[in-house]
Amino acid sequence: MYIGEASKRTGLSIKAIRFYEEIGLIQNPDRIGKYRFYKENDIELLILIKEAKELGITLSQLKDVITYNDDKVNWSSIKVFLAKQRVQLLNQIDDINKKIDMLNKCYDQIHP
Amino acid sequence: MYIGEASKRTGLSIKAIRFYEEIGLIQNPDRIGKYRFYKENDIELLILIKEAKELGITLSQLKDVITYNDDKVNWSSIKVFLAKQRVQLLNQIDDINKKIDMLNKCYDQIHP
DNA sequence: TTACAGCCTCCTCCTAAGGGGAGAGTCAAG
DNA sequence: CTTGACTCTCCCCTTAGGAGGAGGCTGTAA
Repeated sequence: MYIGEASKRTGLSIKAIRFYEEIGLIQNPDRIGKYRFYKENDIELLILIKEAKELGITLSQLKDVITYNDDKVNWSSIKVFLAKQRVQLLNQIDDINKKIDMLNKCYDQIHP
Repeated sequence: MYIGEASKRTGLSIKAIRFYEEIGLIQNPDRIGKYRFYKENDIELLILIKEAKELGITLSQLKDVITYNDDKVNWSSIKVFLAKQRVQLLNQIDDINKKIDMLNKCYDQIHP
């Protein structure tokens, strides 16, 4: 499928998909004539990228973790990364709890 | 005191202090000659801004919440805001918990 | 053949929160 | 008088993740 359909299938904008290619996050797709042509494999990866973004994972983190063997995505290293990411999220909860403490102190210092 | 001392007193950079003035977050300080001159009031506000930033509050949020009566900072509206912000942080914890759920689902969908 | 949707590349712009540095003025001390 | 430490304004640059649009091909359906 061409990029317009890929965009609809994944919910990513056309601009975003081209951007991911530009920064090397996805491999250069095949071309039919001058048009980018995407296959199911490509769509799967784009959907993963979209979901990861919603989890707050940055593109540069993804770039480190999306690797290829013979042009095929190495999904197992992505699984490992997701497990680490879970720990990260738990740490973020701790950080927020610390902020709540700070905020309460800050609140009490303002006394008018 | 001049801006260099204000910077040391607050822990904010000189650039940051001038920037806050530029965006209207703080009022234009008095000048002695061409030099900005800060008083204790100004320092108090700058310290609040610094602490708020550490809590993840953005400058534009602060801009909405820092108001003046006769050139004096309206601290009570800041207190109200901090109370709301506490709720925000609690919501963020919920959001992160949702992300953890999403991440777990995502993890399970990758099965190699 | 022609209309028109879709695609191409390239360029500029945006937010957030300043940082770096140029070039110039100023102030006090030696 | 000069030196050194401060300060001033002005302008460009940064990261992240694209958005918007210009100008120009391409492909296909009537």
